[in-house]
Formats: sequence, C-alpha cells, structure tokens
Amino acid sequence: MVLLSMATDPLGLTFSALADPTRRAIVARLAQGEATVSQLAEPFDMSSPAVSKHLKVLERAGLVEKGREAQFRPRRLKPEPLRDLSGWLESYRQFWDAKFDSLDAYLKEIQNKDTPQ
Amino acid sequence: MVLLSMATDPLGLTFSALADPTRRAIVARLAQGEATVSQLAEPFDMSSPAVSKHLKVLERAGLVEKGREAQFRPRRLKPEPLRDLSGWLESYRQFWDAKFDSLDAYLKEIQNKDTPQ
DNA sequence: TGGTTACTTAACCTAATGGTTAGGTACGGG
DNA sequence: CCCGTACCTAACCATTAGGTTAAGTAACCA
Repeated sequence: MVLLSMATDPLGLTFSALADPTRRAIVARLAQGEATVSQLAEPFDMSSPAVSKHLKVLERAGLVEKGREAQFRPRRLKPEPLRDLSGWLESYRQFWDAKFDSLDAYLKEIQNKDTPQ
Repeated sequence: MVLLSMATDPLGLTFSALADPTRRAIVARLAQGEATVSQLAEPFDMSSPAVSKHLKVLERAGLVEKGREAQFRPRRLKPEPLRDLSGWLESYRQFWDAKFDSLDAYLKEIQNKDTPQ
C-alpha cells in the first residue's frame, strides 16, 4: 500500500527524498556541478554506504542521475522533479502569496517586528 | 539525531509532511476553506484516529492550524511553510528553468576540463 | 599481478511511520 | 441529566528509514 502508492506517486517520492537534511545538502552540492560519491560523502560524518543509500533515494525520485567514468560514478542533479514540485506549489500560490490574504499579511507585518521565533 | 534534526529543521518537517498523499489531499481540501476533522476524514478509507495523526503531522509542520468552535476543531491552511518551501525551491531555479539548461551544459563542459581526481 | 581506491551489496539494528482498536473527554440537544 | 456526536489519547502492530559493519566488484597503478 505504501509501496504501491510510492511507486505511483512521483511527487511523494520527491517530497520524501527532500525531507532529509543530508539529502538536501547533497542536492545543494550537486547544484554547483557534478561530483563523485567520495566528494559527496566528504562533508558528512557518516559511512559511505549510508551516503550511497541517500543517493539511491535521490535517484529513485529522479532528482539525481548516475554517470560512469572509469572507477567513478559521478552524480548530477536533474531538474524535472524540482520543476514538478514547483508546479504543485504553484497551485497553492493564492495561499502563500502575500497579496491574497491581506489581513494575514498585515498581521504578519506586525508580528515580524519582534517575533523571537 | 533524527528527532533532534527534525525539531530544528522546519523545512524537513514540511517536506516530510507533504510526502504523504493523504496529507497532500487534506491540504488540497483545506485550500478551499476550513473544514472539521470529520469532513476531512470523509473521503478516506481509514479510521478517524489515523486522520487525526495526519493532522498532527501537518500541524507540527505549521501547515495547518486548529481552531475550536463548540465541539468542532476546524482546521485551516497556513501559508508560511509553503512560502518557505517556495523560497527553497527558488534557489534552484537555475536548474529547473529551461532557459538555463544550455548555460548549465556549458559550465559542465568547462568543469570537466580540469576536474581533479 | 597484486594493492589501493571507489563504490555497492548484504545483513543487521533501532527508531519512526502509518495504520489499527479501545477507551477516553467535551460539548450540545432532548 | 443523559445520549450522541466530535474528537483525542493510548496501546499495539507491521513496515519503512537511516544508520552500522563486513564483504564484494571494478578500475587504475606500481
């Protein structure tokens, strides 16, 4: 059921891939250009199999693509899932766009003056 | 560690809240106006405690707010996390924006000339 | 050819997720 | 005041997620 829905729910795959901070850091790194697994693993205090697993999750979501060059398997970022995510978000623009809820925006203005949060 | 990072990682909370299709459906429903728990539960083939749990996840992410009116606890959608998500996405616009693709390819060309290791 | 580097796979562990049922609490109506 | 409706909490269960170590494959290098 989860298995099934996940397999047929690309948006869900994307969201859950990006839910992990390690994976978002990998995405951030790959946004600056392709990188090998070792390079991607270097900043993290975790084993390389763990990084491999994270990469597999990103690949399953279509966010990352694996290349092969000699003994290296360079990864690069793929734009499509991010584009899809943006499309989904866009359908809620009326909610997070300040113009929509002027009262909400106004309250927030006030609040932002000294919100400790 | 997961506990800790999640507590201090609002973006991660948002992504994982939205990873579940039931929760995205709830968000879609709430985008049309506030609704009670029973109203939200109605379309789903699952117990109401299950729906309550989903709502708690959405609330923890700040996506949903709980009101109280007599015996009802109407939920409404909050825009902030969606706005934050949009901000995060925006920082990757260069990747999913089609116009940028050719430049991206060009940068990759250059980079491959002297990639160490 | 044998060692080293790069990476993956397998087996395992713990904790979180997503569901259940059963048993609360709180409110409004007859 | 009691009953039904609305909702939440607790306890439990199965599966998934995220990490580990150990062992495997593959390519380069001396």
